Amino acid sequence: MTGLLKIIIADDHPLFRDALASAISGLELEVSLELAEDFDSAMKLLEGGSPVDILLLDLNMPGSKGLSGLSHSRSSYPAIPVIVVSAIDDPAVIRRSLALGAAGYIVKSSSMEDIRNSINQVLQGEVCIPQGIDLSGDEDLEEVELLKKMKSLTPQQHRVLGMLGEGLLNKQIAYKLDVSEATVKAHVSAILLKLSVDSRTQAVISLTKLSNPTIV
Amino acid sequence: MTGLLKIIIADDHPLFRDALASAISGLELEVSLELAEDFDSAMKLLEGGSPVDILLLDLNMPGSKGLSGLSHSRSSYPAIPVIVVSAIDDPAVIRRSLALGAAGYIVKSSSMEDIRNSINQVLQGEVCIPQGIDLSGDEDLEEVELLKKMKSLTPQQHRVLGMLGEGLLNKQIAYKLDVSEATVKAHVSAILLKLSVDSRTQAVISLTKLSNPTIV
DNA sequence: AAGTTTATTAGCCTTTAGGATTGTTTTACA
DNA sequence: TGTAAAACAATCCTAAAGGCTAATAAACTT
Repeated sequence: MTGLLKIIIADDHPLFRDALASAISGLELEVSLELAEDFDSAMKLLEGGSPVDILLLDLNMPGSKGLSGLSHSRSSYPAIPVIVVSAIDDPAVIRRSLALGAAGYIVKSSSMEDIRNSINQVLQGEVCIPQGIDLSGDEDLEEVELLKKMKSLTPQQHRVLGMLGEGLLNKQIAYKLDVSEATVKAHVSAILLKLSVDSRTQAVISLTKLSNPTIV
Repeated sequence: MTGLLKIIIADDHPLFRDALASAISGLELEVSLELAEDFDSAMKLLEGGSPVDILLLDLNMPGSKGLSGLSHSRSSYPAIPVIVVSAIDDPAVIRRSLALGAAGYIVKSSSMEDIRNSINQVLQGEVCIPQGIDLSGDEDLEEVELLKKMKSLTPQQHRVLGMLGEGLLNKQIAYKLDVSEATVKAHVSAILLKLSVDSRTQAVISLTKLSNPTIV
């Protein structure tokens, strides 16, 4: 089991994807690396059957705005540890990520050394958080409620919500998911119900509230 | 002219509104202070006729998401200097604010002393920016384009866009603005055209892109 | 084995959105 | 004061959205 580790990097920025890859190459471990530049590709890699040891997931990629991708990954593959990788160092975002089940968080300003340490931590079952970040702080009740609602979405509903966040029409979502428009409507209705809103626009607003640092 | 200064504080957080007010009281100047806790009230104070020397404008208030309020104020009252007040210290946001014509930017973590200095600077016709913030950095072409589009909106269109950003229906917007739904539709159509999008949801997505730090 | 959740599709209905056009009334500005 | 822009409004039309009910099937749970 300690032989070959499988690590997936999902990041749409080529530069940073490579930086992560080379950081991992620096580990004294045998690693099978797989890269994805959009969320769907990453999910397909997860489906592959063979156990994945770590998914390094960028917060903002095509197909996944904000924390919805993390949420989706966690609900579809709860066994796979996800380390969120992002330029955002807002404690609130980090807290939300951990609340959604992330195994760790790496800010993009980290050094190679820090990144390697973080990955090692997670491989040993620990949770890694960026250094020098104070995670305590006032929990926003409204935010917690919203998180609960998001977590109650089914995987497919997460995907649909993500596409709503891209401004797609039901018809376009149906095409992308290869289902009928009626199905998409059913999903959207379910999403609106679960998020306690009454239009797709409001659902998108909720989504962006979660994925962005709180604006005070 | 150097007698009585008129300063308007627009911030929906009572605590910070008071903090700003007391910071201004600390200036050795005769100041007429007026307070507003939502964007519409602030605009009404501007209409008052008597010249306003400074508007201290919070970035996120009821009735104005992100930079739309600033944009609106600038287009309606180009002569009134606006200092943006926000918790956000992202250089990109500061750059956008200045690009939209802000006379300065104050981060909410500033000391009383810094705030007073900033206000004095603007009163002398200078532009104030937070200390220790590097404003250089890569200009995002897409971002600049979006800014141009936003600036091309008329004041009323700005208001409507802001309400779209709250997830309101045309009917609700019509009620709030006391116009007919047909008029709101006309405004929405004009907004979609100017922003080069084809649904209100996409317009809201564009709006949030501007008001939030770039997610990398 | 029975029940639950999820995903899928369909049809029907109402409301909302949004384009296109035309027109009137303010408002701003030279 | 003439001109232009902006705001407001109405009408007609099509498309999209969303609620509701109902049914089927696979996957998971107990």
